[in-house]
Amino acid sequence: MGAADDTDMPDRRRQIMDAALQVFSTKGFQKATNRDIAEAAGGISPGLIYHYFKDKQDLFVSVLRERASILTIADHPQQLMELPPHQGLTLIGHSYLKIMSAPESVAMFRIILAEALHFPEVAAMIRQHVVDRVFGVLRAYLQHQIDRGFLRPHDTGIAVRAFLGSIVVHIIAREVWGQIEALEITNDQIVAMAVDIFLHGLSREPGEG
Amino acid sequence: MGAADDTDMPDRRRQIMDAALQVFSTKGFQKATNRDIAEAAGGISPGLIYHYFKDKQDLFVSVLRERASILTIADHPQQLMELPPHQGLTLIGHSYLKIMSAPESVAMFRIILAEALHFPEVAAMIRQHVVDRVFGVLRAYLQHQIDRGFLRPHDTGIAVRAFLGSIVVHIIAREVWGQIEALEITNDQIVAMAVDIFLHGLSREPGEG
Amino acid sequence: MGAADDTDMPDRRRQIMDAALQVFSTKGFQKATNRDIAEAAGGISPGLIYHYFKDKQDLFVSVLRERASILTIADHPQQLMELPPHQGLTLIGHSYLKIMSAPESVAMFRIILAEALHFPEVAAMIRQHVVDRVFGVLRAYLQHQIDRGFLRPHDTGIAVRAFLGSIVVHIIAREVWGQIEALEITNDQIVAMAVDIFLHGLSREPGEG
Amino acid sequence: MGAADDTDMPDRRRQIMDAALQVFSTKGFQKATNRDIAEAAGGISPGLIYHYFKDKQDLFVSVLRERASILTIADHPQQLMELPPHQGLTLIGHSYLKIMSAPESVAMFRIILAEALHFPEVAAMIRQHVVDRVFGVLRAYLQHQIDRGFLRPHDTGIAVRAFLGSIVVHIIAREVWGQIEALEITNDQIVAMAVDIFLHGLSREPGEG
DNA sequence: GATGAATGAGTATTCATTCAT
DNA sequence: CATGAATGAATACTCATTCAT
Repeated sequence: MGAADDTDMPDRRRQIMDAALQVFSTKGFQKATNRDIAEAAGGISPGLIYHYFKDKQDLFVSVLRERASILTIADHPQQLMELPPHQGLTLIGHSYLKIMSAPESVAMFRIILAEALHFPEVAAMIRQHVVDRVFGVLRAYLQHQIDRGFLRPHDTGIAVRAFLGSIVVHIIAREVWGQIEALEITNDQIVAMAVDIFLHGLSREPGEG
Repeated sequence: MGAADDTDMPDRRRQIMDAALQVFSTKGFQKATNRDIAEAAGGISPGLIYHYFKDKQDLFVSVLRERASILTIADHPQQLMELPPHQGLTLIGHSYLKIMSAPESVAMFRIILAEALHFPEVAAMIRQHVVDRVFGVLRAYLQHQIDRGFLRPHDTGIAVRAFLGSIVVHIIAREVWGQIEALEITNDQIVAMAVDIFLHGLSREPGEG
Repeated sequence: MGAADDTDMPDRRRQIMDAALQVFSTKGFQKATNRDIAEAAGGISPGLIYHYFKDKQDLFVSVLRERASILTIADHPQQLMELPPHQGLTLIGHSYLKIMSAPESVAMFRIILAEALHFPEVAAMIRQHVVDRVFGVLRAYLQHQIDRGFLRPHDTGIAVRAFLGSIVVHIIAREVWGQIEALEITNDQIVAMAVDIFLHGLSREPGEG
Repeated sequence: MGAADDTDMPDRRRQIMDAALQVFSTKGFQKATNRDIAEAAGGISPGLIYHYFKDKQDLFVSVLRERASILTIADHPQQLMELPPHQGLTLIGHSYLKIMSAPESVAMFRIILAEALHFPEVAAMIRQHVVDRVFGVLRAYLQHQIDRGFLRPHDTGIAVRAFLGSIVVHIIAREVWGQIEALEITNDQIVAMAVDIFLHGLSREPGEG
């Protein structure tokens, strides 16, 4: 039962997908060569890729299909719905940023950001399996809080985007612009501020405008 | 007289850049061939590109360098700073979305979204000439409103991202996911909601959470 | 008892050669892959071919070597030589066309037609074991009929080609051109006409020309 | 007007097709590499082929399409139809064999023999532009001789194949089997015998059989 | 015997780039 | 300016062949 082989031989396929995830995220789909991937996958022969995947594109899509779930909030606690807005949103925000601290998630995020525009099928899949799902959880939560009277009635669709957008924008700042300030801000600060703004706004006088 | 050439010869360069902007935005840098661009530029010969640009990459960078400014808020009215938060933010939000309704801006946005991750020099340039500039305007405005006592004191760096993020996220939804709901929401709704949330939050009771 | 394997194991070799014959005839030697053949041979693994044959080419040559005999007139009745020309030629013609009605023979014929030009060793083998043999039978027959005074003296080498050529040309028409007319002509018609022309010619007046 | 360039620069395309004709005829379509052809075409770069042809197959089909006519009897003299059978058939037979003495024709013949089975479109084209045309001329001629009473009535379709088949078979013998005897037989002998048999048959006694 | 993973050599094809005209 | 022929380097992909199991 050699434990040493557990992560190795049984899954060449997995090995290749791991390598592909990294290489695609670094160089982009077009510029990533099969040789790059093969080398990253422990120096296997490029031809071997075709034993496990039909195409370079099949490999690409397979990676996204079988790994996209890492961008989903895996464990929404049962009690989430009953948490009051401040705690609920903070939890959701933290879950999201925590996911985004895993290198694998970052790689996936970069791939999606860079390639979804040119792979409609990828965009559709990600949207369905990731975006809609995450949005759905938050939306249901917001609606529940409205029903409970904790939040004022509003268009939850737009609100969801507003809340998540104000968080995702930091990840983009970090990954795309490499903004130094962004790196200095802690996840706590980001979430705290997002929740604070989302719930109370920044206006000094509630009725002002 | 050569009048026929009047609109032709002088700005072949512009013609090529126009074509490149569209082609790059559609197919991405790697997949866009010089032939594609040459054809889009009125059927010129691919070799001609090299009279105006050193490289394919030089063309690419030139397009971004010389056209990125279309993503900047061109005319911030002098009085902006003195407008109260609701009106000021609404104005800024609308300026931004208005820019994003021009096809050329959309093309530029798509290029940045797709390529900035793999072209550090592009990322740096865009950040410097576009992102920091837009952020700067909004940040100064927020600081001014804090100073005037219209807004609570807060970290304007994070707040800027939160406000713009909650708007940009809609453009991403439209361009990347092609989300239908996103298309049905009007710019007015988006800005109104963003401003509303940003200023007042969604909490029913100010002290809740 | 292992009765299930009775028809399986013992002649895997035959099974492979059967498959190869069909695949080679359909796709040609170069385009036929070992995988094609392995699949046609009941889904065995391509590697198994190398237990029975040294090479892809060895398999190819083996098929021809061990199966080419199906193109030979198997049973020339002892009395053939004594049959008068009309009956003798009709018998030979029919034997030939009858052989060519077996799918296996057609496959072999197609392979030879397509590949013999580029495999000198195959050409030599086929010539020796098939062509020369068939020609030899007919040639001996013609010589015998000359000796008996039934046929005028002539160069039997050329005559043999003329007679068989006028028959083979129909098979080529069918297999290569897929000519519809060729399909409508019966073997009887072909042989009858070939024999008729070969013996009497088409001239109305013997002395004409 | 440099005469030296007459056959050179103006037609790279022709140069490539010449090379392709030879290489395809020698190695067959599949085994002929673009490098082979490029080298045979005066050492050009393989990539240049793609300036003139879409595909390797496009090159192949183009060669056949634009060169197949060399296999057609170019100049059937106006008086052919009125020549008596012996002279007419001798003329046609000789025309055919004469064509087949040109190396280019031989190359074309080899290609067709080897590849037509696997390129239906090629088969159809050759059949239409070459086979049907040659057959047509001979068929019309035979019919005319029947009408004039020089030949007895018969199925001209089968007869045409019989006559040409008895000639073509010699070319096959030479090209495919490399039969030495075939090389020793002169065109005169072949045609003379074919015509003789075709008109008078080999039977000693006209009524025998 | 039989498999399937693995490789290496090869091949068609693309494309940025150059340059004579 | 402008073209189009020409190239060379790269790349995805195929496939015969090997070999440990």
